[in-house]
Amino acid sequence: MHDLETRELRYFVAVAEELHFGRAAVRLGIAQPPLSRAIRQLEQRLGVLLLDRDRRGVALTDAGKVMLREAGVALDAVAAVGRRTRRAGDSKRPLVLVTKAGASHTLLRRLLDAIASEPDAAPVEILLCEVGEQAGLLRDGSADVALMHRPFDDLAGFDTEDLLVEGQVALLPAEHPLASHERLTLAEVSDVPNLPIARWPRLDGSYPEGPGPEVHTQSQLAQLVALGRTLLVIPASSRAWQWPDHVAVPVVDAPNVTTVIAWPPNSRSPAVASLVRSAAELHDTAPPHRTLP
Amino acid sequence: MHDLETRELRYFVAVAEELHFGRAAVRLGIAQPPLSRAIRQLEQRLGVLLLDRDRRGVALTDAGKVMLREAGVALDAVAAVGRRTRRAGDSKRPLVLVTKAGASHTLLRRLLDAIASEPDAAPVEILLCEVGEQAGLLRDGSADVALMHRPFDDLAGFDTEDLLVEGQVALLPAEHPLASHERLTLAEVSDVPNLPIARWPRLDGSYPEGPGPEVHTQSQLAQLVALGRTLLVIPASSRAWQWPDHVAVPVVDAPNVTTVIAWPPNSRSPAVASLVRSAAELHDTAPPHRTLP
DNA sequence: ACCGCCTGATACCCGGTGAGTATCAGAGCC
DNA sequence: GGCTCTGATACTCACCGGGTATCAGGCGGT
Repeated sequence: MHDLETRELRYFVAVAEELHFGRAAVRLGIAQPPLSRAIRQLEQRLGVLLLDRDRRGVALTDAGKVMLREAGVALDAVAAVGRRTRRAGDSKRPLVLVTKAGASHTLLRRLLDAIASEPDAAPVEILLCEVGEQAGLLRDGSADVALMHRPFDDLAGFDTEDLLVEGQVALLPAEHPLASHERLTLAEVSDVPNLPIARWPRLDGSYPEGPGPEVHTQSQLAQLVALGRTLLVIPASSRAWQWPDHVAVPVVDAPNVTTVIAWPPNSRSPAVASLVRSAAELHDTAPPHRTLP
Repeated sequence: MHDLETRELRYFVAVAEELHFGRAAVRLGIAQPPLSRAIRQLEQRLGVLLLDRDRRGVALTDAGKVMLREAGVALDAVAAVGRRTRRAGDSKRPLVLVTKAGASHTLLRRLLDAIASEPDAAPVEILLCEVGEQAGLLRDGSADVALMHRPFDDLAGFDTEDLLVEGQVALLPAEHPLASHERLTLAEVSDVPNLPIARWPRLDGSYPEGPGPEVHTQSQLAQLVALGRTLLVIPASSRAWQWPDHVAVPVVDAPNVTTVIAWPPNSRSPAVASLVRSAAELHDTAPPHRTLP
């Protein structure tokens, strides 16, 4: 009874995500029959039913759901082996720091300045991603460290160090009545007629119910706010990307947001450690945060 | 350029650990030539030199060291897929809780009692292991939750909840002069003639330098103390396993030890969550800890 | 220096198994 | 009842992972 192979995991994940053998086979670049056979073999090897084939579509069993989740992290881990080994191979490799496009702009700039002023620091490459993508990129070895935001991002499974605590602001279209307020509360913001809060995808990719538009990139959001179609509550430092016709108003009772630097455990290379140290020192010497300009 | 397969990872790990193709092949149950070929293919696929073969033995390159570490966690993750899926398959599966044999005995007993008194709690199976084995068992899916001890155990990559903070005691042979003291300090304990502190293996399996005997199981230790060959400083609650001819004396300036319950992130099943909740409530209602009986 | 001896690398053959093509078998749906 | 879409089955093929036999270089003992 030998171990699972990554091929089997990839096959299962494809079927579990597509819920359709044919499409999964296309996506994998193989024919459908071998795929059916592979899944069946997998099932009987594990002695567990993974899929309910009830004619007209496929559904995941409970065990299948568990396997889908576990297989995802396992495949990330395997991919990370390749990426990190390759990166360890070429010397003078840059560290890859991933962060949400538009977030923590000033902090990032100060961090890069700090690194640049250190003579022996490894070069750092910036990788910008969209909301919620950091964890995956960190897990599968595409990045070495990430800037993430508590309580928004999924920090499970990473080591972190706090860098910055800040309040949140409401971003409004300039011509909106609320834009003239000095400060706002969550209650005032959460139920504005004709200005619903935009909905972000959850960790699993689905969207919560609600009246607001579905978005998954910062630029979509910026555009929607400028058009007067939505408002949003974001960390104060994200105002860096606000448009001319945006107005930011502090939301006094919104929970604080902590910017953290995160890295995969068990992979604290000297270069990563030194970067984290630089970032932590940045925190110690940080100027007090101002929620108003 | 397809992904790595777990077979390749296992092969590499075997060679990297044995530092010898022949022995690695035996351990894998295959012949040596295919193994050589597989490693060579792996190297040229990654475009990275993993091993220095300099006639008479094999040495890991820097990239090889990275790969060995990463491959370990990846293989654990893959093994976890199988174990957890299988476990999810059979209903009424027990949760597996792993803890160091002999540690946190009373806490564990109270936890089990608390669980037993809850009508709808899943059955819990206890798995006892030796020092430092918990993390691996948790990572590879052999266990669902673990009792671990900060700052001794490697908690990287797990979610944890604190359960108990306690001081440490020195465990001495009954006939030793120090055994009559009411309390001790680290300075008194660390340099006792003819009674060196035993040495535990580090996370990588090697032993620190020093005069004390090398041990890796609790029973070895207990025996050595009873024989008057070593002393050790341990969490007060571990006194549960002390022998008749052991004497425990509080070490007033030793760092506190925190017993935590740990579980893999991303795998917070309802059963695990409920167990963690029970444990946390235990913490809230815990009687104040006494370092002396 | 010779000869074992131990290392890993090479050459070559074989068999299992993963993948392809063709086909079947239910279930919905006009 | 035919059409279509689903996934399962039957069969062949060839790739590649594994085995045996052998080579090649470095070290050590006498």
